Amino acid sequence: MTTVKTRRRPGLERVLATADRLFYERGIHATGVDLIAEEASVSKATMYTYFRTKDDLVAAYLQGRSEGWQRHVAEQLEARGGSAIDKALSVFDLLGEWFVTDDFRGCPFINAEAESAQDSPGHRVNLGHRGWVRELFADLLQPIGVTGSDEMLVLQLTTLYDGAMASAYAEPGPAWAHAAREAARGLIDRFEAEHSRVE
Amino acid sequence: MTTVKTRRRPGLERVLATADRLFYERGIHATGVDLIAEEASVSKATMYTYFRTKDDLVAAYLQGRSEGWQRHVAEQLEARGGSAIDKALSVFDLLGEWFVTDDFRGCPFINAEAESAQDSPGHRVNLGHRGWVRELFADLLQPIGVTGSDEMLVLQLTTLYDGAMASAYAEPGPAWAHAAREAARGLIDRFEAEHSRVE
DNA sequence: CGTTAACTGAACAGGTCTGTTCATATATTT
DNA sequence: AAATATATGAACAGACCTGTTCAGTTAACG
Repeated sequence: MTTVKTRRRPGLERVLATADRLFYERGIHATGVDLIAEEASVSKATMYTYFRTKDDLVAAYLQGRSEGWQRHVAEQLEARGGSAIDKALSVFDLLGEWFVTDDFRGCPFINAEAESAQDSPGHRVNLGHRGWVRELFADLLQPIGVTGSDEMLVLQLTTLYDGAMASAYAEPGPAWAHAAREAARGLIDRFEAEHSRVE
Repeated sequence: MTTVKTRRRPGLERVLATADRLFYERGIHATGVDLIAEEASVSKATMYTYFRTKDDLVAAYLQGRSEGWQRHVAEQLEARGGSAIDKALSVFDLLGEWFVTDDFRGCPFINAEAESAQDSPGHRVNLGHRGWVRELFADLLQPIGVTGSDEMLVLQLTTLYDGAMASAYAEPGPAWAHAAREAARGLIDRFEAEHSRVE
């Protein structure tokens, strides 16, 4: 069995962690690669062997954000329990808990989309993340009759999800998450009522 | 009556129009002041007598977007008529009609917020615009018992409004506006039912 | 007409940005 | 120990950025 023996590159982890912090806190455009390399204690030349361009690093940053958030949501929904509907609503609670932390700076994906070119590598990551959000809601609400991630109820919950983040960035506080949660509850109730009536 | 006789500055209008186009199409960070001056056929020195900094120009761009959209919405709601609730829902139709145009590049305010510093002049304009959106919904829904722009239903409609724009930017098409419109209808129905039951 | 305000072009200052190069040094593996 | 992969620092290229300066020009006003 010939495995490719990749030598350790501990700098790579540091670069990713540093890029994550700086890109999110200060914005992508406002963060230069020299600063990232310096704060990660890695020479720029080495960093450019990890990532061929800044855009690639941005994509890796977004990918990391996506995976981290997916893990966090999965863990928390599991820990909090409740019905599938409860779990769908808990997603908005998780948003609200994020909004009130000091380091909330809006949605990394919405922000990146606003800063980057349309065809950037980050855009693809963003699309993937959005697909995950829709499938999360679709899977959770399958028991009440949601059939796929293109169902209108799923689009509506996703819209509330994005709107809460955009709003909380401009006007900080938990109110947006709370309002979105209650709106989601109303829309799910309505869907259930309509759906059981039809059946 | 002594009026200050300001001599004409036709270049100012051209600068504003050019900045509006370039900032929105290509983003704020990605648009240099030299390009704006050149495309507006105005010397950079003159432009810097109109606006002391680029930030001021950005604020003026956002202010213009805000006023233009307010005019557009007022006109269209008047023209389309219907009940106050119909008008509130028509706001989402207007979004959808914008989304399918070729020049839609997301919400200018959400994008600017992602690109600019927290304390920039543009941020204040953004807050003002958000206040207008909330008051628009609050005013339209006063007949059904909405009491102010901090009422939860208003926050919910605003969240749908922002979420539709953020979503349509990442994944173009009218579906987000349509979903948001139907969600708004559901939430308004629910509010009416709850409210008339209490009275 | 003459005064004054508005405008121009072009250079300049002092940055920051991404990405590359290369001689040298440090680890790891065979 | 020799060979190989990984890392460094520091300079460099070439571009773009905001904002300023200034001598000279155009245009509107009293």
